[in-house]
Amino acid sequence: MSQWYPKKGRIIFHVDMNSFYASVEMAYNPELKGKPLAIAGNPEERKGIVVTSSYEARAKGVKTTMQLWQARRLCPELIVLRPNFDRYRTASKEIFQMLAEITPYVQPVSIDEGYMDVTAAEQHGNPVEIAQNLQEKINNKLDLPCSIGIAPNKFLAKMASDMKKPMGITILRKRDISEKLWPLPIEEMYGVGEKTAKKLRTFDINTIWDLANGDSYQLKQILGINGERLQNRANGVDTRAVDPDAVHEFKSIGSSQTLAEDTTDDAEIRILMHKLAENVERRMKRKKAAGKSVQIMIRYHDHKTVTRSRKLHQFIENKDDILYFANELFQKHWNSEPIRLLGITVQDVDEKQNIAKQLDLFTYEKEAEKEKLYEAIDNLSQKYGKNTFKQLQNDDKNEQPRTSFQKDFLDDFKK
DNA sequence: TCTGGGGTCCTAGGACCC
DNA sequence: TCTGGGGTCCTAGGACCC
Repeated sequence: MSQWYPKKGRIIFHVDMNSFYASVEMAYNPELKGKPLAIAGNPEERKGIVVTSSYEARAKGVKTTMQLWQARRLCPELIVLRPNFDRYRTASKEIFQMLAEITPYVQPVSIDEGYMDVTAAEQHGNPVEIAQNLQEKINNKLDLPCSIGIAPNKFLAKMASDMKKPMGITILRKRDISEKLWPLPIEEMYGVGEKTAKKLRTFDINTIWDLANGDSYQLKQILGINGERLQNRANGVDTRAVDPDAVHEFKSIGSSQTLAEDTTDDAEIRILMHKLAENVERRMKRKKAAGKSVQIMIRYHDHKTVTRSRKLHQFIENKDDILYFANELFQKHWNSEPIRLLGITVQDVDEKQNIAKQLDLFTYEKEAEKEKLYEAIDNLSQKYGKNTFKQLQNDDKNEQPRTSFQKDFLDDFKK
């Protein structure tokens, strides 16, 4: 199933679950409803930051990424729960199942949001009816609120779903842009973060209108290719298709953890590395995947963070392999200063069924190369007899073999 | 006490090849 | 003979998002 381009405009939904983790907890335990609730990590291990909070908590000023102690100060009656990812994953699956009943063109972008292309789903009603029915269904069957943005492309749909929360449905057509999109401050635009907003503001670009109508050349100077893209989007232009296959095209799987306290202790580091490798292995198994390069991340006591990576010659999937290469990188690059966080990520990841194809091709290419080399050596043998080896060395000096495989092969041959 | 943990995409320099 | 210009791969870092 690939791209969908109708002749006339497309109709794209962005479905965004409202304070998802908190809402799931409330659905499990209705006594929590109407109360200020925060989902947060373990405060004992300085991971006590708010991941999500209910609207009641937000009303008191509680915000995502806020330290738990700060949140409690703002809202003393705050109920705090640790995240329960299995629950969230289960709920997420059921939600996306409901979206899939409307159209096959569904693209999940995270556990709690996704795009749909409903251009060809008219048998389910007009777009607003579809959105209303979907929102009601998710609410009735799962007790979970969501907001839906309806627009001619992904960017506008995303901006639209943000405009009315919770349980909003917002239509953002091209002709609505000047009224609904352009007045917004620049940092509210999807794709503009802290750094970009700051940069833009120094050039007196303060609203989305300023961006949409700014000097294209200047924007390109400031932000590179991203300047062009952001300006297009500010003008309501975004041609990205809803891609249902994107979920399967993950590229890396990693695990990282902040330590309870900064450490230089070998044993502690070893234990953590082992745990991280195990996590990565478990998640790769769940996705039936393997990867071809390994990256480690070290965050030091002073928050300075370095990443070091290495490309491998074969795919790996087991914790022993992951740990082996991760440890190697760590030994080589740790500067012996106290460590705050460690991470291991396997990159160049693919599902094993795809790798099988790649591997077959690779083996095939290798065999073909080998054949050529044998042939070349045979020719040389006929010409030089027992001096073939010498000649080979001469050739070697004059012309280096082109691939590492050829190098390995010739080295073997010379032995 | 000072932002966790999971990701994606882009940039930029160096190596190497043609 | 040192030169240019183009392209790809690898590695490290940064910005952004949820």
